[in-house]
Amino acid sequence: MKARTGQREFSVASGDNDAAIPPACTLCGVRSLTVCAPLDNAGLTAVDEIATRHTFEPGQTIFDEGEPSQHLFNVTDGTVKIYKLLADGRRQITGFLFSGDFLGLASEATYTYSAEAVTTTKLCCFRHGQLDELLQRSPQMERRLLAIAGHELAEAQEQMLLLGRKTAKERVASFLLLLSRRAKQTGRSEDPVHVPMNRTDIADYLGLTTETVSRTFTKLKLEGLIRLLPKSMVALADRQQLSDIAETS
Amino acid sequence: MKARTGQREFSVASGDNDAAIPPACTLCGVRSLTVCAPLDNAGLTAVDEIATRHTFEPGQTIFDEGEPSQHLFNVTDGTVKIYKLLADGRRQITGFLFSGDFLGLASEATYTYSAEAVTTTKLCCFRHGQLDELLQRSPQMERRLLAIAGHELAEAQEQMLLLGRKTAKERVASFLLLLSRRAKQTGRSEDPVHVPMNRTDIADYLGLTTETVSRTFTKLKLEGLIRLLPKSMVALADRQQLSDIAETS
DNA sequence: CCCGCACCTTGATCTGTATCAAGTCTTAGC
DNA sequence: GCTAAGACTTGATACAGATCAAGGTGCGGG
Repeated sequence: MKARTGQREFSVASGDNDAAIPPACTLCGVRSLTVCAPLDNAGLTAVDEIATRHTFEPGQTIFDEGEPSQHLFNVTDGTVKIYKLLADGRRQITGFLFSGDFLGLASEATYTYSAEAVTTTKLCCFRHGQLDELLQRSPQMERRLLAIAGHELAEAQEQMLLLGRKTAKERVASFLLLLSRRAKQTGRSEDPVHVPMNRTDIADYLGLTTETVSRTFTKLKLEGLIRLLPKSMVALADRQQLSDIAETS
Repeated sequence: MKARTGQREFSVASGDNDAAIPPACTLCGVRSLTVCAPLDNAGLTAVDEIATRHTFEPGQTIFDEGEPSQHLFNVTDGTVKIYKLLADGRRQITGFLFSGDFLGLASEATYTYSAEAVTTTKLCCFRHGQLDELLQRSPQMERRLLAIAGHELAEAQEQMLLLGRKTAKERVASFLLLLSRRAKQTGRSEDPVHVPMNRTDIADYLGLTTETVSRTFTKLKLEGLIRLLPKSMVALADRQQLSDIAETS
């Protein structure tokens, strides 16, 4: 279908031994590479190798729309974008995923969207067959997945409101606040928010063009609501006013 | 917050005895008003009054955004619209629900959107507490809900693509094909598709204005792709070309 | 330290859709 | 059938954001 970049291939996480403790998978809590002790203790034995870990570099494709959906992923580090394309290449990014988010929930036979790493990304991967077994034994985990899916649905509807009815300025303000909220909840300190994706990605997420996104950033800066810092950092100088803009005209 | 219409109140379905068999609830399969025999037979006794039936008239509010979410609903007849509002009244309809669809899946403490009947609508209603019990006993049903939620997520992403990247003509073509698909799957014969919602609702669903929707219908008519019939019926004269338009430029 | 390239910003202009403003059609109630 | 009111269509005009076109800027590699 499309031209855009993106290599494939799984690059198995070399049991890279940095000092920092590896981030835990939301689903199974595993930190090590091979041993997965599922969350609920109800009679479940620790399961080896139900989950595998993989690392993707920026721009690398995780999967493409239409491919048989073999895995459910949990993002344990980094940022992922998921998107859909029209035949002529127009792209809509339907979400950015951060640490703790699930990827591939949609449970159709094939993926209904493509996924690509924005930054270096670590994923915890579950084969669908094995996952089903696991869920069978752990209704509690299934609960959790249902709740998560419901939550994502609510977010999708919020985004529809943005795409259908908000102005460029409202969209950008909403986006910055979203990043800030997510950074906080992921544990990163924030105030200067890290914006890991480029203008094109932001534009394709907000249903705008890069130029409009850029102009809108400039406008917000001139109004003193944000400050653009080096290293893709943005300071939300007047969070209150941004918030007012995001939800109203 | 907003001005718009909408009475409240549950009008309990008077055990209205028309000749036709009442439509079955997707979740529990119940057709009668009070007795609900859940789908899976695994040791489950028939449960009285887990599900109740209610009828809503056109324009009647089913629930409002922000209200405590007490029920999960299954639409057994009619059409429902769900929507979100901005403070100044701009509205985005995030979905139309038809026979068989679920309403209120999002499982937050309060509803994250409002729901209103488009046509006379029959709902099968489950109190959340009772539903949880039911699900606890029937993992199979929970499976099903998870699959449904996943499916809705996929649809939401498709709609984001529409709202973010499609032209007015592409949106209207997509919409007509959606209605046609749903009518077929709900069992209604179609070819002339019934369009039960008015131009304002269509506009608020497609992120357009009534005028643009109207002009686009006219254009499609002039190009011979559709025919506008009485009684809100629309004939899709050239489904192939409509389909081409819907997915591409 | 400098270079090159990708990314970002800014400017000029264009255009699809919104907005404003009349009509015209449909339909339900009488 | 007639009529009124809402729903729909059509036209004229405006404008937010797209498109086209240059520059700037920052950063990684030599």
